[in-house]
Amino acid sequence: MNKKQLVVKISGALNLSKADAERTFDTITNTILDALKADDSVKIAGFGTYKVAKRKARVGRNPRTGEQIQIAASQKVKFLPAKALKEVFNR
Amino acid sequence: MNKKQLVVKISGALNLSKADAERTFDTITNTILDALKADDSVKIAGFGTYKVAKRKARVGRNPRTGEQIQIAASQKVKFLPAKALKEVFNR
DNA sequence: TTTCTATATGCAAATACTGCATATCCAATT
DNA sequence: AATTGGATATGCAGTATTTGCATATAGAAA
Repeated sequence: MNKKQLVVKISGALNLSKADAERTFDTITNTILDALKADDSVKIAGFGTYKVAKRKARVGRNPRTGEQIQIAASQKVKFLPAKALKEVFNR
Repeated sequence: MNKKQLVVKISGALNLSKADAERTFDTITNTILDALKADDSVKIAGFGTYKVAKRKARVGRNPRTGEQIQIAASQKVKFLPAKALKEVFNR
């Protein structure tokens, strides 16, 4: 399912126009993003937690050439599913 | 930031009541969940992809006793940040 | 108040990560 | 509706990182 299809579903479920549904969805993702940018985590009970994980610099390898390369430290958004979400997929 | 605070922000940004904002948010997460339950992935351009990852059974360990235990195969919801999302946190 | 979640622990195995080319897939514009 | 530019998936090798177990506690959320 892509964003377009998701927006159609939301628009149906909430009785909104597609444009409004998309605007709503974007507002929510942007709100989450803003919090993450501010180095805050976003905890959604029953769904999961978004947080920014810091990765240290390390030595990697180009699998094509076998050559060692230096990989810079980076940050990545992580999503940790809540207990309830895990259970949905494991019973 | 927790769900309550997120709902307040959404309600402000979209000029909705808190109850409506929460209902909207829940509808969206449920829509995503339904797709995942149907073993579909959910791709949000510019944000990321939710998918269900299957994990194999393996041998684990009770950290308290050191005893080996068998861990069953399981499934987990994974979120893969989109390129744009990664760049936000690495520049 | 009562339920949910994070944290901490040791350790084996699974998985992620890297560059890059190709193939596929989307989104937006015409 | 079709085209196209951009984004993403895949595969690869080897190492680094994560995962997940049991369980109690602390802290936060409903």
